[in-house]
Amino acid sequence: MGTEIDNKLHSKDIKPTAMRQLVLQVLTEQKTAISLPELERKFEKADKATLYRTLKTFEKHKLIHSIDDGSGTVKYALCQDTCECQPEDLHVHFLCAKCNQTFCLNDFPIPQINLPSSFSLESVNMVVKGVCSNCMI
Amino acid sequence: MGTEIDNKLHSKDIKPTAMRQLVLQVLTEQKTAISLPELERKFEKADKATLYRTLKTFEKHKLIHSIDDGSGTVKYALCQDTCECQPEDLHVHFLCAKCNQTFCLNDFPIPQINLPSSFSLESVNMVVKGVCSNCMI
DNA sequence: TCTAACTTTGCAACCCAGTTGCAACAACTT
DNA sequence: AAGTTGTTGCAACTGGGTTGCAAAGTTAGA
Repeated sequence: MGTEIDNKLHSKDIKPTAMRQLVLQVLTEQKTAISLPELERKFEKADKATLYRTLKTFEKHKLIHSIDDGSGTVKYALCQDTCECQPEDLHVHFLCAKCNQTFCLNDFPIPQINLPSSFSLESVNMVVKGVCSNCMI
Repeated sequence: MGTEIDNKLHSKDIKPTAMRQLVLQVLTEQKTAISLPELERKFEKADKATLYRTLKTFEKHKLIHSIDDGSGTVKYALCQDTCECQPEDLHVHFLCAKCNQTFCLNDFPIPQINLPSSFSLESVNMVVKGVCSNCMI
């Protein structure tokens, strides 16, 4: 049953098309962030532009957030239920240099920086690079 | 006199070709980080690939460091004299959402994060986005 | 129910940053 | 002077991201 999926879509005001259900399904099963090219590979038959626009729609409705981890391709991960994509929802991301997987470290809020008052602050991107537990062995 | 420039190149073990002198000159005069496309525009007559390789050479010899500020194009800025591009040399970068300029906040070291021990840590990228003092007016 | 308005999808094409192969050229060595 | 090496310029390509447009699907109104 895709009821969970449909609920989630509905709660974020996104019309539940087949495509969107499938993409959200994948995003939900995924433990790490996923990029558009990766998503394309998961859906051999689906069109790049459609997947692209699906992700954009999800992002706009705050179902997912985008992560620029410096790997060259933007990745996407589900927001937490309470997430409003506001500064206080921001967390650290971890990029594994070996497997290239990106993790949301939801328990690690981004430390505060006290900039000179001449700079206003909108958002902060913090990506830690290293080796993840799976690749440590 | 390009003596300063030549000294700098020499001190980093980079052969002082005309191209490199010119690029380093620009980088030195620049107060903010500069991208390859921007550099191309400054040198209408120079070849993209040459500029690209010049930057790569500089980076390899730790004369400059690259900055991925999430703007879509990687930028480059001079390292400080003492910089070894090690974790302790890392600093926060600031991207102005209005003018798209990127600043090295050399006085702002990246705050430490205590990851679970299952993650090893190699480097951290921290980019603050906001409005710079020039654009605040 | 039939139709008009709107949304979503699929295809194609495009943009642009980054990168590489290769040949011409320059500098350096013996 | 010839050979070796490093540098430059040109061209071409890669790959992620993005957009225009027409076809297909959905929704709502008469």
